[in-house]
Amino acid sequence: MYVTNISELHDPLAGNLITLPEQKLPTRQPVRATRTGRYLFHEGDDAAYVYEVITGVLRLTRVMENGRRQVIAFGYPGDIIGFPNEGCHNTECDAIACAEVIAHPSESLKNDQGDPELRQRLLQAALCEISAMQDHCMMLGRKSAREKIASFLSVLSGRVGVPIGAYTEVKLPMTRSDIADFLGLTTETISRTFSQFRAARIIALEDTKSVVVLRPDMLLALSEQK
Amino acid sequence: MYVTNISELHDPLAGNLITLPEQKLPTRQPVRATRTGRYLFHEGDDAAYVYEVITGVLRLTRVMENGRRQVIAFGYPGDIIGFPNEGCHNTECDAIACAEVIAHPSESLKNDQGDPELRQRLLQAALCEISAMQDHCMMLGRKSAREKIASFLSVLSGRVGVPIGAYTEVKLPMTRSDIADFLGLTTETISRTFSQFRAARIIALEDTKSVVVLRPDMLLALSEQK
DNA sequence: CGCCCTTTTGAACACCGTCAATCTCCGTGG
DNA sequence: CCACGGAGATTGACGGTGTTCAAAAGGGCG
Repeated sequence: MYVTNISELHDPLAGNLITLPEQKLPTRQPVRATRTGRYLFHEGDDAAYVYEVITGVLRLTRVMENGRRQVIAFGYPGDIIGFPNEGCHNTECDAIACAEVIAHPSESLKNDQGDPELRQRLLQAALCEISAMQDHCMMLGRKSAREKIASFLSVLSGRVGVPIGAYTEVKLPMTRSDIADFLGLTTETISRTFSQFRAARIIALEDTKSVVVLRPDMLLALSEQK
Repeated sequence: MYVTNISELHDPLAGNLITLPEQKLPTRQPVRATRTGRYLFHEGDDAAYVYEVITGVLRLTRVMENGRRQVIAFGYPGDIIGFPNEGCHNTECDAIACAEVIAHPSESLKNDQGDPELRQRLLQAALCEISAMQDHCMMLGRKSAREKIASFLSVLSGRVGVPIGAYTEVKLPMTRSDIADFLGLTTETISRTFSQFRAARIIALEDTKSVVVLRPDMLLALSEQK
């Protein structure tokens, strides 16, 4: 019962989101795959598992009655996502890039029996999540559009950027709309600010899904201006 | 070593923030007091304890290098505050109203030895905190000033409002500036919107530290408009 | 009473959202 | 192979919401 088959839950046709069984390394193995956009869980779902991202990118979203969206976080490899509140998920989670995840039973957090090392890791991840959310609040509440976008690119570049000559390339599997909903802005503002940064030679835009950071120093400076 | 004496840590003169020893109910007893504004911990402090608020109100704050503030949360009785990340506090915490707290050793979260019931409660609180922060992000990122302020009053009224005839009185121990920093706005916007709500007979302002909710239905409607 | 801090109110501005048109990129089908 | 269609992205013009700057009013405490 350690394996959640996302496809079965939400779509029998499968795709490319792979769920790994909860096992000790190094015996983890991919199990199934669903396509981009396949959901791991919805708001209100019984929270049977928390998910450890191995590869790919997840999107954690909360939606208001009136349809407004807030992207809470993007889940990159190493992130653990889907912490329950009162036994339920309070966000939506789907894959924006072909992803492998390990489904850990939510009980692993509580149970004293069970792997204590895993419990410790999950607890650390939860505490880290609180801190990350506080950072995000700071950004949403107190940064300008330029600062938000500079921070976003700076952080992403640090986490998943790959060197390309002297520069750093950052893949953006999410749409402009995702970024906007993550930063509390609109797609137009994202687009305009990207163009500004390009004009200032801070970044280069290969195509819409890929940014090359030319001046990480300027991004950093812009992300928390005087 | 279960008692943190906040006065000793930050000011020998004491005041009215009371720290209770970590004990099983019903033997909890107040120990010390510090004045409003006394700090429980600062950003970067070693996180020896998490704090359970018994009475009073705490303020959890994060500050940027350039001085901008984000109030992460207000800690009311029942709240547990100060979850560590990598052994450190990543926020400031002080009292904005005479407060009694219980200091639980941070290890209570991790240790398998120790009160399992307490560990369970702290874990629940941490998970709840994640959810609350996600809500807050939604508000910061996707609500207008009026919606933010209506939500704020609505939630506060539900949690700590006291009936006054047919209406509900809400004490506001925090300043306009605190509310602004909590909602990602300015004091002027808070003030103006309060005045608007008063003109619309949604609230009445006794004095600056106290609001009477006349139309909770309108507050609720305003807090998440179409 | 007088000082200082907080709050309120006003006026002008700026940033960002809204609306709309155009462009690019892909996948699909004729 | 090209035409077509649709979704996402970009750009422009404009307007509104909320900030900024400034001044006055209120309140607490010596």
